[in-house]
Amino acid sequence: MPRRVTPEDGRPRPATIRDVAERAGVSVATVSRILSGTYPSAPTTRSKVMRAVRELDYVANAHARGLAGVRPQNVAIVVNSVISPHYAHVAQGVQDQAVREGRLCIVGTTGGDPERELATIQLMREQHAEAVILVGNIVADEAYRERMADYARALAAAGSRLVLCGRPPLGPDVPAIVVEYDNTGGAHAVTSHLLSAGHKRILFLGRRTGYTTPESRIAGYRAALAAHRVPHDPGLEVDGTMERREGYRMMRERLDSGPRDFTAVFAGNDLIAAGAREALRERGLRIPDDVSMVGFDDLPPAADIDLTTVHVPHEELGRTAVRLALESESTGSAQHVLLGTHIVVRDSVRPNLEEPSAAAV
Amino acid sequence: MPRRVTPEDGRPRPATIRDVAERAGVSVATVSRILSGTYPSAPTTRSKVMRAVRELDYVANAHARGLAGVRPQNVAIVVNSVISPHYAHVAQGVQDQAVREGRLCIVGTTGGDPERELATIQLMREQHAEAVILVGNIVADEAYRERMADYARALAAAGSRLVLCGRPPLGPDVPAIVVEYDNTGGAHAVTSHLLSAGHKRILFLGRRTGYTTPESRIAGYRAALAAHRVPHDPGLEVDGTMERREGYRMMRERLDSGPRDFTAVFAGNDLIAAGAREALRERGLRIPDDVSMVGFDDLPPAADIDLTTVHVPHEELGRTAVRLALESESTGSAQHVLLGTHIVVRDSVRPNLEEPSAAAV
DNA sequence: TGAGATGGTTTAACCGTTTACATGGATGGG
DNA sequence: CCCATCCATGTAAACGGTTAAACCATCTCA
Repeated sequence: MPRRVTPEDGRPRPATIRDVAERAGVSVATVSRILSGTYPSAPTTRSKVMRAVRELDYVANAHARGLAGVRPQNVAIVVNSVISPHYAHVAQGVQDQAVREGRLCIVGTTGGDPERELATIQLMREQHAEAVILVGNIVADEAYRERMADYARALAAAGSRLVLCGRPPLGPDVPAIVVEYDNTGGAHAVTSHLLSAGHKRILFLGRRTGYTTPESRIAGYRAALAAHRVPHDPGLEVDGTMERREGYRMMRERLDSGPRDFTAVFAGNDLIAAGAREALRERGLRIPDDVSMVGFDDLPPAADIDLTTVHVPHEELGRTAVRLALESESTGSAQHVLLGTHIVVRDSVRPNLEEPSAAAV
Repeated sequence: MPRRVTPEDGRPRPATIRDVAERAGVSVATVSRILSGTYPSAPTTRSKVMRAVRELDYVANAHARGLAGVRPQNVAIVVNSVISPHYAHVAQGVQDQAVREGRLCIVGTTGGDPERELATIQLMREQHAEAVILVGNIVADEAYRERMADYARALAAAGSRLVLCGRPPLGPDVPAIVVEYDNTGGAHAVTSHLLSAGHKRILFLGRRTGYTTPESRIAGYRAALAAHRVPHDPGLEVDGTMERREGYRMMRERLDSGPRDFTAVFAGNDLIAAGAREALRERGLRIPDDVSMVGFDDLPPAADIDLTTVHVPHEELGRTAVRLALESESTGSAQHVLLGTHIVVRDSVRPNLEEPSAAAV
């Protein structure tokens, strides 16, 4: 009696390891061993098995394998959205490294909704991914932090690594790997760049509170002002989300609301810069002749609009996240890495001529 | 005797359905049924079980579930790269629809390498995804087509749908859903737009052969020329890949090689347009004053450089792919959909003044 | 020549779910 | 009051692999 009956509807059924064993005239254990390749076997058996595999076009069932105790070879990445260039580049880095290490990549998007993020993490837990990589800034809300810490522990219990990529640690007691990049340092450097060119009234465009990434950037901006002994005018900090159209809106409203009271702009990211630039041009203001501008991220729009900006190692971020996660499977140690950022000078800043560049102090 | 012993290393082990059953004082079958929700159960049992689930923070093991015959709820998408805007937008559409239908999304990248694409498909087969969505144009090579057809049949045998997204069908005998968009029509329309403005010497920049997408676009370009009775000069078709820096290179070499012999440019996509624009500006040539230009795709760079282009329903493509795949699981019918494209007019085309716009014929 | 080592193969237990089938207690009708 | 019915639950057999342990030739060496 055949062990398995073909379903009566006659629909073809993918070949199993049993089919292969039968055709090769060996036991399933032998097939399994030969395919895993980590076990000695007679060359003639080996070739019989490989032939059967080819003839049946057999591929192993990932679920059966996962169930049998082999940790599935895949990493999960959770991002806000795939089309946002920053996330896309990090995702590409994750992909790269995952492929290089023979891993498959599961992607979840959250649309920026913390609730959906938590739900997505549960899904990843079900999958028993080796690592779950969370990318991007978050609302720094305490209740959220609490729940995330719980999930971190749940993932750790299941043997998965949690990686926080481009976001701050959850706390000393939470098992997570952290891969950050230097927002504050980059913002400091690029603001200094403007200050050195004699600009004193620098408009900041971006999220002012609630999200960790722009908060760090604005902190660097303020620190640079302080370091150069330039008075900090909160009225120069304009609040808006990190999108292109918001950059347009913020600049437009600013220009509509009165005479221009700034000579330079620090856009929270390159998208905002592109939007703000459009608004400026509608008023006949050119970069860098009339207004100087810098951005942050060094993503595609930056090169197009010749923008001096801060380079963020997006793909490196993703690669490092995967690398550390897989490494720590053996070493078991949690880690914290801070990747550097650096300024990229293009043609969007000119010395400030509107006011005499009075030396600081 | 407890059925399962804790591993001696004492490492915590994720809770299983058995743990839940034990704590709730019922059998695993009851837990399974209550969690699936598709079965009647006494309210008191139900609440006992739900409590145990919460207390143990239980999530089901996707592998066990998949093995037990429940088709895993996930779709796979295979793209060249995640950072290319076109792919990113399609991927976003796939994500959207996948989430909406309660599915998880697996992503594979190929870097444009057919070998890696085929390998990736094997991986997806192992996962038993409901659908495997292949995005993007391909080398229209016969051997490749043959192997892909084999894989299509293998996927069908495993009950997975294969969806070709933005690429041509493999043949009538191959079980696959096809979701295309109208490259030729869009190219025809946008070329006509230039012709109507009196341009007769229109430079085409892009891949001339081997890849299906640019081939369709160039076909539309030629068809439009023919329709307007404008002689077709093969010398106006410049060959290069579909990247930004290639657009720059092609235009630069063209300008270096002799006097300008065109009044308008049809860039194979918006990235090429952005690159070509940069090369033009380095020569002091402005769009649209000195040269008219149109692109294809309507992706981010297009808005930045005010480019008239062809809108491609990228996200719609992804969403449709998922929708059809999941639909056809019930209906079982393969399908072929062609989504429309339309021209988006911005400010990159001016009437041609260099030659008198002699009416055709 | 026989005991022990060795290397290749098989046997069988197990992974965590789902689900067909068995079971038993409550319910209702005759 | 008994039996048929029905509903909620339990029992146990898959699902398709992996792997420890048993097994069995064959080879080696005393």
